[in-house]
Amino acid sequence: MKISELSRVSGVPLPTVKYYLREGLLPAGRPLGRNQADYHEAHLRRLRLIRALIDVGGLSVAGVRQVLGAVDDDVVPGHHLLGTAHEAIAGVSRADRSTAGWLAARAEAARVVAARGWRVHERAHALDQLADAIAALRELGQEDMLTLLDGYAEATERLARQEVGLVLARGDRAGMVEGVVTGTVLGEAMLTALRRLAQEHTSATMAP
Amino acid sequence: MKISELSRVSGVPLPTVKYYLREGLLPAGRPLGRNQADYHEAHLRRLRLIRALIDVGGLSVAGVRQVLGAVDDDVVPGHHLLGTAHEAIAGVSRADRSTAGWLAARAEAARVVAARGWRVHERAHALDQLADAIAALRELGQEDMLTLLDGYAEATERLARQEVGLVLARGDRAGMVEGVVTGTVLGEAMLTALRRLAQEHTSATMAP
DNA sequence: GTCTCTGGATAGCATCACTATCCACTATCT
DNA sequence: AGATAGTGGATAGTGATGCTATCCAGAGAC
Repeated sequence: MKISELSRVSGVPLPTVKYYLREGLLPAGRPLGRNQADYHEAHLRRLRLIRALIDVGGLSVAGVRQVLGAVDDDVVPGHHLLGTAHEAIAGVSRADRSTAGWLAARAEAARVVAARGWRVHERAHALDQLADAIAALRELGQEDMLTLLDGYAEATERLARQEVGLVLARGDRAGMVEGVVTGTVLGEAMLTALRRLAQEHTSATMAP
Repeated sequence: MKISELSRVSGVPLPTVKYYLREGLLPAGRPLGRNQADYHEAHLRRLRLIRALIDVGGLSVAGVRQVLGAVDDDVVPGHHLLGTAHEAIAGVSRADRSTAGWLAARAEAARVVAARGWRVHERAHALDQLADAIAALRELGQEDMLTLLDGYAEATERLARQEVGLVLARGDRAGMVEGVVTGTVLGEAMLTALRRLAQEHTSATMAP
């Protein structure tokens, strides 16, 4: 498959394909001469994954590179890959994480997690993100929203069991690795979309 | 309160405060002279809301303007505000929504929602986002992930009841309006952070 | 033998969220 | 009263990001 065909079949503009090659998201094709290379199914598949992560998951190019680097690294163990996906998906926080309020929120986040008996890495990025939200709610005087935390934790725990079970059910490592990445990123997209739809329905039926 | 004090108390750099004023996110203070104006508590509160939406919720400045416009518009009814918040939070999709695959995914999204008995606006933005994710999973050959949809739908429905109930419990309209916005945006941040933590915990305990 | 296409390199562009500078003027401090 | 700092308003500049466009010498296809 020539590069132009790869572009045509995938629907990704040719200059963009070249850009992804330059950025190291897409591995080079097998060279056939000084100015010709051959791409095949794997490249198409990878290209589609890249687009899904960017378009649907909202990852940055740098984030995609990070995730794919872990995917391609056979040494990275499965659970580590999950952390990498989480970090890549997170992007850069713009919140101020040095105030007293934030530190208190961060401690509260750790408490919520500990109360559930969850064993997570002490420096998990997601703990900081949770603290960001808690701190913001407190600053805005909306502490009553924090009563929702328990429900969120319970729901996500149940979902996580299904998600992890599904991925582990795939026998092969390659399938599991791709499952972790797509499950993390696209699963999140599905979950938030459904949450919005559920809110719309519920507020329409419950509102006076 | 002078503008410099507003900046100092909120921790937002003064040029940025001026920028938000220019962009119409923050209403002008009460003018005291040709080059002096007075800001008070409401401005500080609004400024904190802006930062929470941008920093924690990841909204763009245009999205914030949209949300705040609806917040300030007394005519906008409550449930309409929810839609506005959802649209603002969504940003621009970069996915191609004209392919046959996407249209099929879109129909599937509508089916999932209908099967639950949810009554949502036929053109809800979230339906498109859900379709984006479904289409991407199919393209990547990860259709088994779609079996998670039911669990997501059930969980979000239960959560939505709690969320909407909480906001409706606030008597006053002003409180409800701010509750919708913060609940939508910051609630999503909390939910996704907890999902990641739950995944980390579960994968650590379930993995071989 | 012409015409298209290739890989590789470099440069350009549009958007976004600030950030910096300048200005004439006015509080405020001493 | 005079020095200093701060103000609203305007305009311009910045750095990051994700592409797009153009050019090139060389190869392949008809």
